[in-house]
Amino acid sequence: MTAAASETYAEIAPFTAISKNLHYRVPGELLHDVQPGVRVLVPLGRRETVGLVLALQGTPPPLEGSIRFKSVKAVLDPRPVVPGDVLHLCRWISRYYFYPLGEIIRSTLPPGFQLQPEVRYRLTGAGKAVLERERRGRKRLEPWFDPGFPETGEPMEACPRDDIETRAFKRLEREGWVERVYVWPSSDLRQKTLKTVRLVETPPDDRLRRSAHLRRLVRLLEDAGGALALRDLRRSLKTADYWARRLQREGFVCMEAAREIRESPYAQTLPACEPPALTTDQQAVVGAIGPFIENGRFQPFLLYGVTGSGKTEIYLHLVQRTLEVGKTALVLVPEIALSTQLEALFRRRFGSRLAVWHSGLSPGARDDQWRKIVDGESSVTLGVRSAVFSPLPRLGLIVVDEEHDGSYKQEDRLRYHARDVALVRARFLGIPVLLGSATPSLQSIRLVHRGRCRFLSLLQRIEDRPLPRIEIIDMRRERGPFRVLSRPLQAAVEKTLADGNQVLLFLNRRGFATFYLCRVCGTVHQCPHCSVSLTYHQQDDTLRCHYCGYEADVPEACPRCGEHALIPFGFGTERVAEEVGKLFPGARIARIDRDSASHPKRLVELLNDVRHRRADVLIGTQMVAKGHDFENITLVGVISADTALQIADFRAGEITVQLLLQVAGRAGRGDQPGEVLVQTFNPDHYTIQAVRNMDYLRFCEEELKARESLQYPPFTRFVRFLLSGADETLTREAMDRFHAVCRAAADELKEENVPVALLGPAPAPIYRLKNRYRRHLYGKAWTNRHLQAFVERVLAESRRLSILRRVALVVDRDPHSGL
DNA sequence: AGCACGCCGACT
DNA sequence: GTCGGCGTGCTC
Repeated sequence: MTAAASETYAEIAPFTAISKNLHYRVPGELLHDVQPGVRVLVPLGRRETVGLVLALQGTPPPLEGSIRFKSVKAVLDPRPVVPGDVLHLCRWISRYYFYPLGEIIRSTLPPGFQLQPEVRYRLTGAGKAVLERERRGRKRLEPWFDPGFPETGEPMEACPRDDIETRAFKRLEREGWVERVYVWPSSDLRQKTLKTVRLVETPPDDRLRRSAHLRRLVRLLEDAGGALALRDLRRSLKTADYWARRLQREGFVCMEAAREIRESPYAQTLPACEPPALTTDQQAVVGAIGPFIENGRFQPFLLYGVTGSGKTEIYLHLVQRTLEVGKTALVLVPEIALSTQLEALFRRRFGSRLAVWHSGLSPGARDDQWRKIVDGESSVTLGVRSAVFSPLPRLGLIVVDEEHDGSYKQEDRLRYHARDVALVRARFLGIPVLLGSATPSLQSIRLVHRGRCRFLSLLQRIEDRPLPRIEIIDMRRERGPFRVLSRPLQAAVEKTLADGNQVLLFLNRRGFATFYLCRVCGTVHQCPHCSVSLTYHQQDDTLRCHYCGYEADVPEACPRCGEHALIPFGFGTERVAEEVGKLFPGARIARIDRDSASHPKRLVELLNDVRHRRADVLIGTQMVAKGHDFENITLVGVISADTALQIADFRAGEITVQLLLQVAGRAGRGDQPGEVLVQTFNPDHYTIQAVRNMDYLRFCEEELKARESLQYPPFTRFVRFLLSGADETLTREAMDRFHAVCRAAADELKEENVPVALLGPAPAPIYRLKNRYRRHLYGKAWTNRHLQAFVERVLAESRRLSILRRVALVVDRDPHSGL
């Protein structure tokens, strides 16, 4: 050992928008606690921030200029909160999606672990003197510091509530009257304890005789087998707290406090039952994947299973198998609507070994579920998009259900695609990943073509139930005034109801009318903050913007010409509900869309109404189109197949067919065959024909050919740059400059045999959103590597564009929405 | 992202 | 003269 003390440095990703990792000295006393994957508190400039330790090193990187290394201030976790493989994944995501690593890591953590220190201002000795003596100074301090406040010895602190107060404090700080301190936020929702009362000894009769409440309490405990949660006791006995404490003093009961794990509040319970035997087809699928789970080898599988073919049972079997070999499993599902049913199935099979992860969980429940996973108390995670970061140790299998679903793509901040991230995570870990769908994405089908993914299929519905019969209704042939329900659809509904079956009517548009028009001057009512028309909602008689949430009363007269000639145009689910109510006065209607099911709890109630046949006609948007299993729905009516086609995107065809086939799949899932009627003004459109033929794979082959000839994804790769700013001219100018940078980068790369094409720039389809003007530009490359090189160059060059600081730039790799 | 610095116009 | 606006650069 030499005399020179060896130092340890930690590489840290701060939880802020900094794109660089920073290095800090680790003081001796923290040496044992600082390890990769734990959160630490570090000084950053004049601030303090939380960051994650990425690595430890003996030699620090050379620093430029006079920058000195600062030291880690505190360690926040006793054990790593981000497992090594997730950390590795985050690093990859940061590079691939061009997003700061620290922010990615932070967003993988549950709410209780995302906290940052709070800034407070503490009165200094000088400040106190001023407060006591000077009239002028007192005026400036008094809004926050009371001179008459009793001396408790505690330093007086205050925190600014807005920008103006922050400025005021900064001035006080310059005077030396207050100083800045950082405190840890006190909101402690991180743990919940469950108090349990346990009966030690039944009190003697003469003791019991004296109080009815006491007798009741003892009785409740005995009935519950000797112990009961205080919370439950309270529900049956208002004085439970008093008696429990009193009996505790007398030694008849004891109180136990245990950490409670908050669970998903909407889980349905199903009666226990034996797992059903697999069909031959299902066995073949399980047999193909099983060995990869056991041997731990990377392999993507695409499971093409028509709706109702029993994919879920395969997932359950494979997960079971994964657990049997001592590994854990991750199952991704699209957004909540369908997950409650799936959750119940998983809960029945895996009980407390299941952790769930979806938007219906409270922040506290999120913390608990997450902890359960890290601590290894649960071994299966069932969750939505962000569960792809689930910190499961010994992960052995990833399932992505309905892999084509658009909700796997996050459309704000970090714009990642959970299916793609799942594939990368599986590759890093060397484990199989199963993508399941009745309507796989073209991207996944291409993976199969290229030999990167194994194709498995289930072509029969379970119990040989027939696929529904599909009929296309040409709305151009409907005579007379416009009707929401065509004659054939109306007749079919009538017959279905008469037979005592249920109907699903699908329309991918909520509200009553899509816009309000003045018949005199032609004005369409627009959102004052966005360049979209307002939707009329009859439910509460308002006009609403579906993009920013703006709400207004319906005006009496046209705001432009003053005429009383406003009429609603277009129709949404509310209007369909009204029409059905008029046509079938006796029918019980359940409307399910984001308005009627504003809360997850309400959604579950509505779904249960349908499931338990308390409703005859279900009218809904996307929410009901996917995944649900309603046994008694025999008729599905698509009110307008044309809405999805209007998407201005090369994927419109793919999305339309997927959506329509998914909806069609809701019909005939019980023992009666199903029928599907599709209303459209474009009956000859190739997507509608594909739906009529119910031949999804053939549609894909044709669509892939078209994509190839047009050089669209999945044959090429896109990146979308979206610029937005409050000032229209400034935003346009920023885009001009940015475009120039892109052009230069593309020209340079062309010289290096890296071809990149630019599309645009153009105003974004929603030109104004939440008061910001938006323009976008697409870059196209033929390989991922080329796209990476292009975007890296563009971003490096555009850092020098000062105008970009005054607008917001979003980089959306593999964009799915062009809005 | 914050936060500081530094440079300008407009007020007590 | 300062206050506050915004432009610019940096954070180990």
